[in-house]
Amino acid sequence: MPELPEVEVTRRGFAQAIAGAQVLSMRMGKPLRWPLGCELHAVVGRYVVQVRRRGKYLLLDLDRGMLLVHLGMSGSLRFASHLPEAGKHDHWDLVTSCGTLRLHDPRRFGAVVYAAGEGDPVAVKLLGGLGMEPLGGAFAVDTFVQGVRSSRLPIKQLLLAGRVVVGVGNIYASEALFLAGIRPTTRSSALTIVRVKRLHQSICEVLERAVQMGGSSLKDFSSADGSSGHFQTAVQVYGRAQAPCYVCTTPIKMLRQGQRSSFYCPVCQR
DNA sequence: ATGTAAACCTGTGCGC
DNA sequence: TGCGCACAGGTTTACA
Repeated sequence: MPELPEVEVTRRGFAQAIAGAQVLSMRMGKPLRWPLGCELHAVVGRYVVQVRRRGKYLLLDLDRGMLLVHLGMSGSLRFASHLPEAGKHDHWDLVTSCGTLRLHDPRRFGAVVYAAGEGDPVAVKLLGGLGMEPLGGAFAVDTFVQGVRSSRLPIKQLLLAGRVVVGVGNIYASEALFLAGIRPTTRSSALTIVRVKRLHQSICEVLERAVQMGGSSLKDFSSADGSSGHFQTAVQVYGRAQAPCYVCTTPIKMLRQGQRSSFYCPVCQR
């Protein structure tokens, strides 16, 4: 479910409210993607300093150590002063003096991992190989152009890999490629500099717009305050196989790339 | 080194 | 109504 926009919308939904709070207790449900990696007493009693985001990870900085939270495919976070009793898919509660942060994740591809700091081996393993942040001014065009043109992967799969730029998942990869007029199957190294620059711009536009609209709520995404996003109403190609292209009315095509579905317009994208 | 496929787990929707 | 299958927003791991 969650790509960068959904994670960022989630972060904004509780970052201010939880900053400065003291952790009163923590509850773990069924196992997630990775083990927590610490005892409860390493977290209980600590203070939440701030909440950052790196790619699709949320980083909860504590006054000692940090928690890395990933929403996987089906995860969502809620933060409220009073939450109902934990349901069967609620697998993590962080009870603080300002409210409870709860991870709801039916498929359990998500994770909550403790790291002593940025240099902790587990943090390096999870965050170390990540590419540039597409939002916030750190997304260098020249670095992007070089990264794209040095790979022989199909451009769609390169975007998903997160080595050059992070946060672009299956929905927004298809959307950005449509905006840029590039077929998902195009070999990255075959793209001209001009076309890669256009893709850079498209990625920025799609992600910024999605954040503004509160993310996509295709299945069950909701932000930390429980509200849902609206970007799905602005989707141009994702999930629209055989439906007419909004630009040229040609039926949208779907194909499989690396076990993932890609959507594109055979006329608008070359 | 790179690229491809399977794996993790649960729910939902569809054809029969 | 039930059963089996395909598919779902992500990422790591093993293997060609």
